[in-house]
Amino acid sequence: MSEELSKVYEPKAIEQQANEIWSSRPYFHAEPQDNHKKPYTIVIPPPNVTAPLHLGHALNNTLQDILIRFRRMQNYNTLWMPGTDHAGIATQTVVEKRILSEEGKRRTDFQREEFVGRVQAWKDEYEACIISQLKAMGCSCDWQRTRFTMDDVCAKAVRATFFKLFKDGLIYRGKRLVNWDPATQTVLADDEVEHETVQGHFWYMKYPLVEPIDIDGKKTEHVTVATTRPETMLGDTAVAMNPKDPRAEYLVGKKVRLPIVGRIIPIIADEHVVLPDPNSEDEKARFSTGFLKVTPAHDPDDWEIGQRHNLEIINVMASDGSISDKHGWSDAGEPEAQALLGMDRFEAREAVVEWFRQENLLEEIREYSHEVGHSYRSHVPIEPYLSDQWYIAVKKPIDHLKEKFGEGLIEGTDVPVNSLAGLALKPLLDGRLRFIPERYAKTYQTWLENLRDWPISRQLWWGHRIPIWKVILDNDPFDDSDKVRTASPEDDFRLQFESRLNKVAISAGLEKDSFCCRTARVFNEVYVCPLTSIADNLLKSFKEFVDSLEAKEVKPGQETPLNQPIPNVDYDSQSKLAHMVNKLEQDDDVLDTWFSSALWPFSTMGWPEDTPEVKTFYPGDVLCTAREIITLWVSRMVMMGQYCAGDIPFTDVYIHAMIQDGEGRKMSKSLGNGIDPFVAIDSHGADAMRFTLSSMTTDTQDIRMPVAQMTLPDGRQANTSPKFDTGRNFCNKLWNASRFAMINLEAIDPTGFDAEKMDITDKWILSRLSRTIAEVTEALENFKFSDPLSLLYKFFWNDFCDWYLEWAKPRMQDERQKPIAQNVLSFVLDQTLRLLHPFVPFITEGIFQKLNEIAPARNLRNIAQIPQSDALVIAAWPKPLESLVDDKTEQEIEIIQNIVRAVRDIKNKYNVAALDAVSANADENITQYLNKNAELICSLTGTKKFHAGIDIAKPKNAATAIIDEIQIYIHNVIDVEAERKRLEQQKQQLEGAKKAVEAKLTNENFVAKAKPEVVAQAQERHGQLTEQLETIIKHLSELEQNA
RNA sequence: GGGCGGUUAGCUCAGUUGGCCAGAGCACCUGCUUUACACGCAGGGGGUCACAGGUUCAAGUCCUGUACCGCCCA
Repeated sequence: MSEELSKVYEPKAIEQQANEIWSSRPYFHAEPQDNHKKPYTIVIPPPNVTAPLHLGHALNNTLQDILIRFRRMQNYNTLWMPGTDHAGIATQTVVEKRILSEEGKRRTDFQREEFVGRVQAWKDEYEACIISQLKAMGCSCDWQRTRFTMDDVCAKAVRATFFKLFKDGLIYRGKRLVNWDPATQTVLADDEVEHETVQGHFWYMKYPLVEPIDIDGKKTEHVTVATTRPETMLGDTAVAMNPKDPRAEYLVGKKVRLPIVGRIIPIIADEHVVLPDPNSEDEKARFSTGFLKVTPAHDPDDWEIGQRHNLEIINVMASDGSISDKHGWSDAGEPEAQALLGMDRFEAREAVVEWFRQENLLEEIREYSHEVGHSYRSHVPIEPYLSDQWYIAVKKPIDHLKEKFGEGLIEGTDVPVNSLAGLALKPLLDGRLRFIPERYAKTYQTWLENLRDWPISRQLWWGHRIPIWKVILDNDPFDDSDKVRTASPEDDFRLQFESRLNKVAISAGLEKDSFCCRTARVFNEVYVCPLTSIADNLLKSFKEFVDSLEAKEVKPGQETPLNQPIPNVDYDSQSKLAHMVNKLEQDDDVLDTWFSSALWPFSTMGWPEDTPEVKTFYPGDVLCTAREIITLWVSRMVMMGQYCAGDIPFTDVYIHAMIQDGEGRKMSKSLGNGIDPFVAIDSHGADAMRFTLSSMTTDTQDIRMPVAQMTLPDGRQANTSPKFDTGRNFCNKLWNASRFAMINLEAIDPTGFDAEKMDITDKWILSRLSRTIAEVTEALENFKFSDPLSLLYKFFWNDFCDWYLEWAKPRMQDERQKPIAQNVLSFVLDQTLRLLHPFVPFITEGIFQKLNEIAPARNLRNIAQIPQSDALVIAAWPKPLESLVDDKTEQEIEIIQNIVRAVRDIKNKYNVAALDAVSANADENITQYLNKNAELICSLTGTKKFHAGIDIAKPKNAATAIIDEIQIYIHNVIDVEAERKRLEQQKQQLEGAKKAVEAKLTNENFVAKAKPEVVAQAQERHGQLTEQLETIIKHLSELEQNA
């Protein structure tokens, strides 16, 4: 058996073997009805199908897997829900780019379905790649539950949620300035905008007054506005100035003639305008002229001013950011204005500036660096753009949630408890939702307190299509006999249509209230939201019906054969309904990706159905993610979890670090400094990668990972990190120590163990093990990753390998001691493998399997029993063995280790291979156990004889080492010069230390004010140092005499 | 502009409620084919804890400020 084990740890073989074991039985699968176990749930933050996983994902998923494996071994009913995210804008963009570069086609060259099919193909490819990456890194997800944010199960949750929000009146359509990305031509949410500092200019442009005026006797013919965006002047509808400005009394109410356009616009007074002050600390005041051009359609601040003063809103751009008179600009008649049409906004900027220069209206240009919003996706500057979008009202109280969540504002905020924002904020304030590290709670809280309504529509094709149909009604329903007039004409139209539509739906076999309707801007426009995709299909058939009526100009009541009537619905009701309708159109847009992501913690479990999965595994336990996701995603999951499923989706949010390269830069494709997890696995092994990643996970916010190109086993050159060496070296050590152990475990007999016959090293290693078990368990329970690993590293490498195994070697040759050592060895190895398994699952599983063959039972009779297991993945987590913690033994071993180190040091310095004898002078107690364990010192120092006594004199020609109160004499190695040098060095060291302690003790304040135990400690230390110094001086003087 | 974090050995990082002469891994130096491991063993050198003040008997640790780096938000 053991001879089959190779001399070097070979990750590929081990990984394959472990994967075979794990896939042979449903170890990773969780069933809802497992009543004996407490559930433990993590839902994966679904990776985007845009691209393969990078090292940040490797970290993220390694940490989740550690938690999951730890809890699984602790016998929780453990569910790790896997899946991927469709990532609307990101994925659509990469696919569009690829199609353009490979086929020269644009999205608009395709039918919608056709294009979505192309993205679907991309998704299939990358989803498969991502899943295989996760598997390669050892993620123990419940693979048979793998979901995708756009699959049927998730789509159902999206629809149900949308319907619910719509019905609660939380979804509305609004005209607003949005963050518009002219490159991808879609709106972005505030948190999808990246602010970057840009070196730009302030242009000072003169606007002529319609009638020149005198200010303090000075003739004034124009006002000068300063702007960073000259091209927007085309849409100016006012010039504003601060009412406190001394010039205001002369100018406010006057008019200017807008250059290029010729529009006459007023000068208005608004507090928002910054007063000019060349000496101000405020940069804006230094750059201000006191006159602000107001462009409500192209600047958020100007929009506000426009609202306050009821200004005209003139949009001068098309959706691609080019200057256009087709989107709200009606007075572009002047030739100068005409010349600008069709120009890109940046081109137009130059042209406008040039025009002002030519006309002598350009007063000045100044350098100015400022923050400009950029699209997180296309990286072009955001255009504040007037557009119609769907919004979710996040601070609107939700009536029917009063009972469950309460009402009123959360203290110190304008957030109602029973609003969506409130539902997310309250659990944090109540302490039910916890961030680790704690500081991130602040990010979450501040964001929610300042939250604005959430724009959820995206002008894309890849995503969940917004389940809204717009209906234009044109026949008065009260022509019919069954009319009941209600409060307002808006309600009349809508209610009539809604009730008829729902009646038709019921006859078509759909559930009650399958449609919810809301009046749009005008009374005869109604938005219809279908509850299910079946309801959606009904509208589709209905639309064809309506269109066919339209085409044939059929009059009401006229009997006409219909093309596509709704099945099972009588013609009359359909016809009546159809004749209310002038036009029926489905909304073209799709939902923001975060909408479906927000539902992920329960959509994956089958919500809105009350499935056993939802009952058992919701709410989950932990969300593990990066800090950039806190606002984008975490907050929305909590919001929607509360709103839809009635509870927070998890109680702990663990925020891990971001991985940077060696220079502290983000890893990115464009810099070429990223690391593919597959490459890391090929270069060092999955366990090595996991080891290094988790060992670097402390609660800092960044991890620096030096990147280096390396040649892989198959000859490829690729980026990996030398940091993974640490993990690989550890695995190799683990492999070889286990190999050695197993060579010595042949023919192990569990009944041969007798606790009474354990030697000091057995007791010591068991004591150390017991402490390690307790500490590692506690650390993992508190979301520490580096700490438990370094505890295990020390225990395994520094205690077990360096000392216990070395001491065990001779014992394995001794038939009386062998059975004891064997059983302790197999026990400790077993427990170590279990503790290490969450971090390095492959290698530990591989070794565990071998250990099961060689030493199936690994109990310490009368001391500790271990439940056996076929596979480590489900083996029981070690329990601390308090009774085995043994302080005295640990202290004794520490002294023995110090003696061994001292002797080795001298051997090394004198360059001698073997020693005849070593003796030690110490007190009675120490002498006793040193003599008893002389063999421990001899075997590790290559010494023939060791003896300790209370009165041992230093032999001639012996080197000396001093360890606390013990003097060690290494016989027959003396080199007077070297010895003197060594002792002098040590003397200096001791004197320095003594001086430091003396300084303290002679300080009255220290003695008077420091804690008594600290003073006592210092005094004791002083005594020791004095004694040791005396000894050294004695030995030094002896040396002098001998010389 | 607001907030958060970082700055400790050549590199990557630990350092609990302030308390012995500040630790680890890698790299470096010396020695080693010691019957598991050179991806190893034994030993060693290396730090003005960013800077300036302050609190304290005592500061890497607490407070204030400064500089630089990074992130989040507006």
